[in-house]
Amino acid sequence: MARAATTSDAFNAVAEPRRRDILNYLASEERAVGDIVVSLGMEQPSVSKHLGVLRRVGLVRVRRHGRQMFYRTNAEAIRPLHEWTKTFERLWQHQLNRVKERAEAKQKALDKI
Amino acid sequence: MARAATTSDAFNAVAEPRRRDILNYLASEERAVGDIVVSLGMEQPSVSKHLGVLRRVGLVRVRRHGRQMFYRTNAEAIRPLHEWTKTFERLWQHQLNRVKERAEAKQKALDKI
DNA sequence: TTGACATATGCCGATATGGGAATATATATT
DNA sequence: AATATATATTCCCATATCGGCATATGTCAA
Repeated sequence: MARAATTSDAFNAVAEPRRRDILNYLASEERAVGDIVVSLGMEQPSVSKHLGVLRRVGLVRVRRHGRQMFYRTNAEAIRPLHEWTKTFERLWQHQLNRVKERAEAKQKALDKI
Repeated sequence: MARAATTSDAFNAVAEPRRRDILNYLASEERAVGDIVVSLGMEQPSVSKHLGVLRRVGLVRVRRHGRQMFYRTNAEAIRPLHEWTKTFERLWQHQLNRVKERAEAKQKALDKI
């Protein structure tokens, strides 16, 4: 078996840097495909394909207006990622504290000299 | 060009579900490879390979003790993921509010009948 | 209807993948 | 030294990937 399909879930879809670029770009307001092409300097077919992946996993929503397709990021779909990373928040705070404590202890030891 | 290597960054490494399982398992305390194999019901070579990927992107730390290798997750490396997803937090809260508002307006309209 | 525009899709090639099985490496034990 | 244990590495295969290019689809305008 090969790697899981990018269409399988948000984690895979977001692993691609250009797709994160697109999600960032579409965060503030909806944009037409052509805008993305110009603003991010990508090939049009490439943008369409990335949008297809993002749409299939629900990370973007589309609206048609005439010939144009307006995409916007569906932040709700990013939430599970946020929740997962959040479960480690306690840990890195703990680890940072330990680093800080060691640094302070070292400084204290130096002060004694 | 193919997909970016899983060894390239945390986003790619974390796209694999079994690797997230491993990170979860190693979050609370360090564990030997054999423990992971038993607890997660995976093949030993598979676990070693996944750990290799995680180690290369800094998501886990290793310590050798005799024949055993003790791994623990390095939460600090998950932090960039957390920060990126966090930039969308404002948005999904906003979107949820809109959904809530629409629901309330609908209810209000129904109450009038 | 014909043509222009906006976007999506199909096909290709090079490459990375993850699992399985076998094997290699490193350390401990006798 | 020989063996056992714990982990890492290698090789193979089927598959999914992304980019580039060409082309198809859908919509508007004259």
